[in-house]
Amino acid sequence: MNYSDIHTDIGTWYERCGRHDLPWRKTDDPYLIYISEMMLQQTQVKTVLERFYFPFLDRFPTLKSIAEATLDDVLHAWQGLGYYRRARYIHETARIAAPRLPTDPGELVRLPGIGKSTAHAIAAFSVHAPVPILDANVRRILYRFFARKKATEKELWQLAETLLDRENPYTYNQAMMDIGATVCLPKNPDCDTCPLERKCLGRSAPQDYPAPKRAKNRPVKRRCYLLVENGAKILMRKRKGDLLGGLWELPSTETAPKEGEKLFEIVHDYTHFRRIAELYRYRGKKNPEGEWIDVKELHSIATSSLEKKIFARLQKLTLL
DNA sequence: TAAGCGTGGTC
DNA sequence: TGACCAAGCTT
Repeated sequence: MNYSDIHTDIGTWYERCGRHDLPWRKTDDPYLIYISEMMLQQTQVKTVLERFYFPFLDRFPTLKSIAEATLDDVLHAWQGLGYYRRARYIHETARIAAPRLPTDPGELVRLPGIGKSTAHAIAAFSVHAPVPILDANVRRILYRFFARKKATEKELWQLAETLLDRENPYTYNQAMMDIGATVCLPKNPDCDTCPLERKCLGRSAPQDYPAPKRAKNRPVKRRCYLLVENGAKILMRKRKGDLLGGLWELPSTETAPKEGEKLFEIVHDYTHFRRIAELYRYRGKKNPEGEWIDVKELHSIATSSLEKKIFARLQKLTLL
């Protein structure tokens, strides 16, 4: 199948309707594009644009500046954005690749936290490499355009290669993400304005592609968090492991402490479970493991949003 | 192949 | 409010 007519329509659409003002589209610096791509993984443009992209680059203007920083510093600039693994990968990548990020997809994909789609995005947007992107937007377009209810990763990549405009990969890839984000929406797609409409096999029933996934049940986990005081300091500890790894948190226990006064509960939703945090003011004699942090210094260490919620409530109760 | 990984926006 | 979703990657 020849898609040159579709490619022309996509190019015309992009001129008129593309999101040309996004700051990472006004540069060909691989580092600036890389940071945007990492931040945008599973994260909406609005969030990155309004809260994280510029402050992070003010703090870390070059790959070298990250390589020279501590992981704690990078996590601090990342706090609130979520999926903190990404901050660890960026730190590792900077240590490996500084002062210059490669632009070859094969080299990029070997760096930690850079998969095929991110590698292709960096290559396509910095040096206009003729490689396709397969993000959530393109994925949804492909399912509909080829009328597929299900597809494996391998099949999707093959479809992405099939449809790619090899003569204008930069415009094509940018446009596809914009079309997915503003036209080929998950619900109520605006097919009448879509440049792929003429050859879209799913045009008559876009809601059927892809087939909906069954929602998984989300368990509820209860945990007891401890406010352990010593003058103007409280006890904190640094998390290990994948979940929020590297961030500071309050000490916590599975069961309620015997020598503790319950202050309140906070409900906090993660993607895969709901956390009910019971907060106790701990008055036991034996302190849990941790480090004493001055309450005035809490803003300078990286914590998760749950800790932010707890601290805000404690301040409201003038307990902090 | 599927689960695990955060947070916030949207309807 | 709950369910789904967002410029995915690793194991």
